[in-house]
Amino acid sequence: MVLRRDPFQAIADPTRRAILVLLASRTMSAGELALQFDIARPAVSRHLRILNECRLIQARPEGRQISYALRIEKLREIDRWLERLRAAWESRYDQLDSLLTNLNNGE
Amino acid sequence: MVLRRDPFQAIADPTRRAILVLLASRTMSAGELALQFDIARPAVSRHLRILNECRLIQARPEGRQISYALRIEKLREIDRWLERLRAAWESRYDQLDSLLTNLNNGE
DNA sequence: AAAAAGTGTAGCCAAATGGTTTCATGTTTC
DNA sequence: GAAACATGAAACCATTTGGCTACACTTTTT
Repeated sequence: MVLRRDPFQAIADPTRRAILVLLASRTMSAGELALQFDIARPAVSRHLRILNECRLIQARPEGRQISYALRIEKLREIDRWLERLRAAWESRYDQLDSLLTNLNNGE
Repeated sequence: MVLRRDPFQAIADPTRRAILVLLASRTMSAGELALQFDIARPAVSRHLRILNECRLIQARPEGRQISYALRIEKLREIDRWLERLRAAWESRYDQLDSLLTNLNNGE
């Protein structure tokens, strides 16, 4: 096992997923985000660091605050993996068999 | 933190993702899968248990072997989350602003 | 310039994770 | 029925994770 820092790892944590959902609607500061959770602020701060390292969010200093914004690009990586999986799945012999059967049945 | 057992958690591990990709092309037995990795067989076995608990794969005993097959349904859960995120993202004011700007520019 | 506000960092800790080796169990094969 | 196979379970261990409480740093306010 080795320290992983990829989008799959990033979205494995429920708090981080919630942060991403919040940031999807609008940019928010670290403190503003922290208010939404029961955990202490430094814990949120570290989630933000992880998300930042994975380039799922972007930090922008604004005076003494730091504003965080969602970056959707890296989510494409997850999309691509899912698509690859589905592509392989759909080209399976047995799947093909049932597809042909369905075609014969007029579906 | 609490013990999580959901598809997000399941696909966070690279070995488990690789197992899913392998099973996407065809069903395989536990031993056959284990041959594809450097880790010991019981480690693969536990990955299979986790994937099974998350209903991402299905086990079917075949004599003294156990055949594992991919189950894509649960992956929809991930899809849906990604879609929700994108939906929120696309309805943002600032995104809307830039869309309108682009429309004015004839894009 | 001092106080307050907003954040991140450091050090600590309990729990979860992902390996390993050894063992138990059910199935074929001889 | 004994031996070989295929597999999961148990017990153990090191590392990672994710929380907490100080604390340090920078910017704004007074």
